[in-house]
Amino acid sequence: MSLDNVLLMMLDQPATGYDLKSEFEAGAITFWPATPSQIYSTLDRMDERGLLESRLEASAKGPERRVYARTARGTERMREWVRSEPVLGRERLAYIAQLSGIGLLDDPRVGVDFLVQLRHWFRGRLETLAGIEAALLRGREPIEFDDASFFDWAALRMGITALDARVRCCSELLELLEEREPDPSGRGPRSSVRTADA
Amino acid sequence: MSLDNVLLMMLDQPATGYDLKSEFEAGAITFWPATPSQIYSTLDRMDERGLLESRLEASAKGPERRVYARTARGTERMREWVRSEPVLGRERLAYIAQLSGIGLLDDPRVGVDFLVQLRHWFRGRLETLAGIEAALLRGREPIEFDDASFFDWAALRMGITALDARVRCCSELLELLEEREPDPSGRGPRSSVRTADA
DNA sequence: CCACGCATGTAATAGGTTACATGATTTA
DNA sequence: TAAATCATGTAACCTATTACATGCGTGG
Repeated sequence: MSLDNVLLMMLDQPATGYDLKSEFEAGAITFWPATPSQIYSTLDRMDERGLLESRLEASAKGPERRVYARTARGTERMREWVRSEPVLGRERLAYIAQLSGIGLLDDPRVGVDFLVQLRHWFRGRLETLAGIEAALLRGREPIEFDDASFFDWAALRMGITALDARVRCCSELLELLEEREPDPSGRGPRSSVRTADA
Repeated sequence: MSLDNVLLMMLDQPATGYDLKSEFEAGAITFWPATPSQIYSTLDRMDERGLLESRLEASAKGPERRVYARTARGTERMREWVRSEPVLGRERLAYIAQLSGIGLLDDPRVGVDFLVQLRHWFRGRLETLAGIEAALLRGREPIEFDDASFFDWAALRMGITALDARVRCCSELLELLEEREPDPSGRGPRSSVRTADA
């Protein structure tokens, strides 16, 4: 759907499929997942449709690299998408579905585990984003942004804020669960995981 | 992918495609989108695969209704999914992509508009979830939940918490933008939208 | 020379989106 | 009798996922 648009945005400078793939793997694009094969085939499709153009370049090491650049049509398409209404309400938050399904299981201990894992993951992602933000802010007054970086930063802020809230939500829910289930088994394997992360 | 699992969870009581569709439309399932046609075809597929079974029932009004129920295999499949590792990092947050792309446009005013629209939508969703939470809590001590409802509530909390944080993030970003761009045009159409929602 | 990282993909399958189709019953 | 709502889908197309394939160059 709009991996197209995400790639068009990322191609503000010409780049190869491998470059883009690496950006995804570095965790810089936290709002959209993509596998290498999807990236390559999407780039190919957009090339055919005239949204991108490509040329082969010799590489210092390894095989030839195909470098993609936006065409005028591609740029136009991307701008239209950015300017259009915000695309909302189509998020697939599988982990929330799983969380709400834990009540359908027999073993309530699963819930503690699950929330601990969630919180752990959110914290990791939070650190990644905080690192990116620090790099972006380095040497600038936060308010003196040129317009381009301001919205990169805004997107980061939106992610960081929500992650931070989710981490706190996990902790509050865990407190409630621990009141209800004061870990009668002493310390099982689960209990040690919990303390390790708390 | 896992609309299957979401539907299996919702089918804790037997229901028709129409019932499920209505639940989605009522906004109760905020973490997963689904259109009627996708619901019907997914139910059909799961029926063929033995995860669901169905029977036709006469309806008081309108045509016959096909009522679906989980089979033992369906229940097993759903439980496995809920107990498996939390599915994280596959969210497609198009609006964040759009937000970060605003810097690639010429007109920075778009950013104000965009954030106002985002905030408006988040607030609406927040109200919906708050209503569902109020209905769930009605007449109960928040801590005396039976296990099933506790995790329904936990999922709601997770959504509400993140939405609340996002609303505040929008407001903070808008403040920064207004410092930078003190609306030199007096009040255009955009300015009135902004005040209407602020 | 072997393993690893660079760099590029293909093929098969599953899943999601959009637009359209159909017919019954209730309410105005 | 017309419109709205109940209730069910089909067909065509596009996208995404998974698993696999290939071949170069570098360092141990």
